[in-house]
Amino acid sequence: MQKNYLNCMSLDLSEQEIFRRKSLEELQNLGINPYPADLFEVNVKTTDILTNFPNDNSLYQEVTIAGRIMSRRIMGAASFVELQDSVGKIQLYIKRDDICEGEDTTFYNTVFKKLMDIGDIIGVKGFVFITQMGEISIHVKELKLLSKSLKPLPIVKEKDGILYDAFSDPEQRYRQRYLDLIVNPQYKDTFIKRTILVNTMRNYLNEKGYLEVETPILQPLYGGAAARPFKTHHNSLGMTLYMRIANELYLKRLIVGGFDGVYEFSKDFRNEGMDRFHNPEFTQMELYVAYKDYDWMMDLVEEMVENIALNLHGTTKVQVGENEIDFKRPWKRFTMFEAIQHYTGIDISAMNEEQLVEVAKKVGVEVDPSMGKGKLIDEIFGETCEPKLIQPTFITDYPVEMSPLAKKHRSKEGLVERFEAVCNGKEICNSFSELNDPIDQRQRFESQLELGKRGDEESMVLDEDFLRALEFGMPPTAGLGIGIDRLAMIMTNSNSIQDVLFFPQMRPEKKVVANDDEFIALGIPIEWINLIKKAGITNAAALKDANPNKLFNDLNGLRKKNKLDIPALNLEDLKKWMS
RNA sequence: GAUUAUGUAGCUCAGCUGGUAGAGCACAUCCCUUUUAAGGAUGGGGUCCUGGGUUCGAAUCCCAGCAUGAUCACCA
Repeated sequence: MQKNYLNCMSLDLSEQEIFRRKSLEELQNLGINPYPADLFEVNVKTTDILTNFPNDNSLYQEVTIAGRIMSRRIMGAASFVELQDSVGKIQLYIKRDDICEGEDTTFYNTVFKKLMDIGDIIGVKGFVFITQMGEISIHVKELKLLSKSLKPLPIVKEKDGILYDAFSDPEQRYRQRYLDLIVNPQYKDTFIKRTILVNTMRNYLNEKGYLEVETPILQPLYGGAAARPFKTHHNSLGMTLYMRIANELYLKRLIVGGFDGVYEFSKDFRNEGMDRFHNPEFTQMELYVAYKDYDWMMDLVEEMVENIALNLHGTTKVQVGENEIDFKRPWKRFTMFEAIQHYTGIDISAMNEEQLVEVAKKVGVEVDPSMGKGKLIDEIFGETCEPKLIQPTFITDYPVEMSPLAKKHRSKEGLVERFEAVCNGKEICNSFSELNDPIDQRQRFESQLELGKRGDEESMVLDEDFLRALEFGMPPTAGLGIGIDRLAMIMTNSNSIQDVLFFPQMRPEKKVVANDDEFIALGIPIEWINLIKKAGITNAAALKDANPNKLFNDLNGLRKKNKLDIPALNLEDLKKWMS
């Protein structure tokens, strides 16, 4: 059945879109299905041809390849088309008499030249050769339309590595990532690298015999990190659920249950600000290994991340912005107090809360009463040290107050066995010797509750079931959380987290105010509703207030301007709608 | 959340001190008929983000809003 692609919705379409819909209809009239169902078997990729053909010109004499038309140069009876597939681009040479049967030139002159466009997806058969200009090309013998494109692509041109008219508006790139990937295929590499990164990590952990597991994203109590959660509601249980901010407490329950090593790549959700380092949902890999401690875990992190760098770049050195970062083992190790002393000259290791407030003010940290001793130390560190740590560095031995899930240091009073790896001025992972003393854990939760009462919105809540699990006994365990997005940013030299997420969170696009129902209720035919909206009237009340004579002129004017095949409006009908 | 910049054709961008809206690419028609960011000629295409205000007159000036970026705050 013939579909009407050119209905009154075309009022919202640009001229180019209308042309393409007309082409679509004409294709159908010529018996060509613009969206065929049958498979199109491809036997080669563009890059294979470009790599291998120069070495052996006898190759690729019968290729079948498919992709998207990215540009066209039509020279009468011969044309050149740039075809883009998943891995690259190649030029097609299309000659009228090769793709047409006998004297009938319709397929070339009409179908190819007039009815196909940049953006259409086609499949071709032919042989590879080199043009007079020296470009490896496919001489096309058969051409088939596989999918008609109805929207014009942004045209990005490139010569000698310089992009002309690059499609670069971040808003459009992130909102319409598909479009970004089509016209800026260089960004595909970032996402491919991200996947290699994850695969490398997964393989590494699997080879060590750790078990990849899944734990709940919807949690009745959120825990395992200091952050504000997203809140949701379960209807049939009639209860509040939170989206997880971390999966730590669940994975440790599994260690209690007797697994030696468990890990999870987990999407976590934190209801906090957004900027180039933070997206509301992000990915962490958390790993827990029984009978290990944080020293052991540092070695693992070094080895794993060095592996990733080697796998992605073939070297441990990675260029990130202006810095060359070297992930070669061993990394520098500082205790937190050493780092602060190193960068400020101040030894805060023995200070009380009042003294710490003084130091915090001195180095430019804003202090508020909800801050405990641990928070103060962390803020001082964040202000004075973190941005200066460019090469991968382990910071160890954190104050107990800010690490309620970490085991007390085996020899240093007031500290816990915890480390973070900092790289390019940002934390990339966090790890401790996990606290497995249930009595101590209960006290830590209770002091978190105290912080909550002081106004710290990120303080942790007490999880009775987790405590019950610890009371059954958890082996000494080393735990790790590593930020996949942050690591991907570093490994792909991306300046923003949005560049390593296919679909970063965005505010909703402004939607067109449409009150079709109101108009329909007034008995107005759909084709006129679109014109009324076009005339700037968006609801029934506005229609009532409009001047009937002016609107009458406007509407029939729009009908004429858009060459609509509907009967002219008469004033009586319009007045009926408006009454 | 604060400060600031930006928002004009499908895309990339001009548009001065307020006076009928511009270019390149893309698109259409014709000519050419092995080109390469690009052949030539002609032409069509705009809610100048939205809503107010000032003004005889606003893309332009003012206010508010929306979206996006940057910086800061928040984010162990």
